[in-house]
Amino acid sequence: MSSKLLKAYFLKNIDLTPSELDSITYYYQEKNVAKGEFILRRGQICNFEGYVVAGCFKVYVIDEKGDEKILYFAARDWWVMEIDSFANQTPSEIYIQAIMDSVVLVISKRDKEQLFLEMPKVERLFRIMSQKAVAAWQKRLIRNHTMNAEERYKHFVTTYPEIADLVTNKLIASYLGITQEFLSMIRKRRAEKKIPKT
Amino acid sequence: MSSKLLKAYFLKNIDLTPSELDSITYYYQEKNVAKGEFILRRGQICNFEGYVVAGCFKVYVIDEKGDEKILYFAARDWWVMEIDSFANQTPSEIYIQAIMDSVVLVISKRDKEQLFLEMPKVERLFRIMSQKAVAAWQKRLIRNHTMNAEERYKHFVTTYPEIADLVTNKLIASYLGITQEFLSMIRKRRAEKKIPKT
DNA sequence: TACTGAATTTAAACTAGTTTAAGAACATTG
DNA sequence: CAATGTTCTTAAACTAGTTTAAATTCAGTA
Repeated sequence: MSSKLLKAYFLKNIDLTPSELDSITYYYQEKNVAKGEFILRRGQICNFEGYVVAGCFKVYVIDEKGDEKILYFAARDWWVMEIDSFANQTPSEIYIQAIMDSVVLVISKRDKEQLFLEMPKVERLFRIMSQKAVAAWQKRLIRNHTMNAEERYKHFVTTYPEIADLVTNKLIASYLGITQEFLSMIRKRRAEKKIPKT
Repeated sequence: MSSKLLKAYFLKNIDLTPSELDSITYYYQEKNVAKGEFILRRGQICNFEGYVVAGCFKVYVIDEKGDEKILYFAARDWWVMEIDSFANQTPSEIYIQAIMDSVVLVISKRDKEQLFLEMPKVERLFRIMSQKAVAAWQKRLIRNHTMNAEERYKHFVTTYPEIADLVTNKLIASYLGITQEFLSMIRKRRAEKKIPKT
């Protein structure tokens, strides 16, 4: 069952009995998403919160020039949603698209509210998860402000090796906030350094 | 009483009776902080969560070169803390320093946990607040990835005019991720544009 | 296997933003 | 009010990263 992974995730954040875990994951529905399919587009209201079980999504915006800017990748064991749109039912600024065949467990806004009513303890779980997300975004900004492109690339491939293997360099460049051409130069430089004497 | 502002803040996020509000704000203690004083330094564990009533703080890291990089300013009606350090009792990466005489309402970790036990409803309040913070950090990253320095400056002064008035250009430059010299050029350019014919 | 389109690389010309250095304008304090 | 330190500005030389364009490699498909 794919909810096993989700249960393990929840247990990392808060103590729950097996039956509590069952009650919670009961609200989540498995959804298969084919490569290239969008689960959210700009302007839509995000009515789901998703936990990725398999595959990978790209979460991005499109700027005035028409270029896509990747906010993050959501692979196995990551969450995908537009938090502001989901919480406040406002139109989404972002797109979420599967970059390969994927599986997500989703919960609707209505069901999540129902879940909070049924099990107040879950409110704590999501408070803790949100706090962690805040800390993670803050650290991301610090990296952007203190590291240059090569250092950011190094950090990315060492911190998220599985994701780095899954996605193209073009997408990694977008995530890092640089062009794919410049990333290509960085990779060349690094490859040359690594191979010592010929 | 300075808790009036805090109560108004809470009411924006969740419905609470006057007596519930009293019970919550009862846990917060007023603290005066003189200009230049640190309420958190790198390496310390952040044992408070603070709500700014007056004055302004800078929240920043220091990079290897010794330059300070400002994450954000916390003026009246903002929160100051190192969320990761507070939640997980890990050493802080950041500094928090008053840039003018300030007043904060602070709650300790122990008291906050006590408050959650006493009033489970508060857990919801802080879940919602954290979610908003996630959305805000996400939008900040989008701006950094899609706007150039001049656009970011414009956004800053129009979105936070009170803060822009309070802090020096040097600090604004650090917040925007540029040098003060370049900000000076941007300001000159804008001033020239604004004043039409001579 | 050949074809097509996308990802990747390379390289040259370019630009947004940095660095360095120095002077001018402000504050703060003895 | 003179002195000292800090912020702000200016400008020239510089560099990290972009743009443009073309060649190369790769992957999917007829």
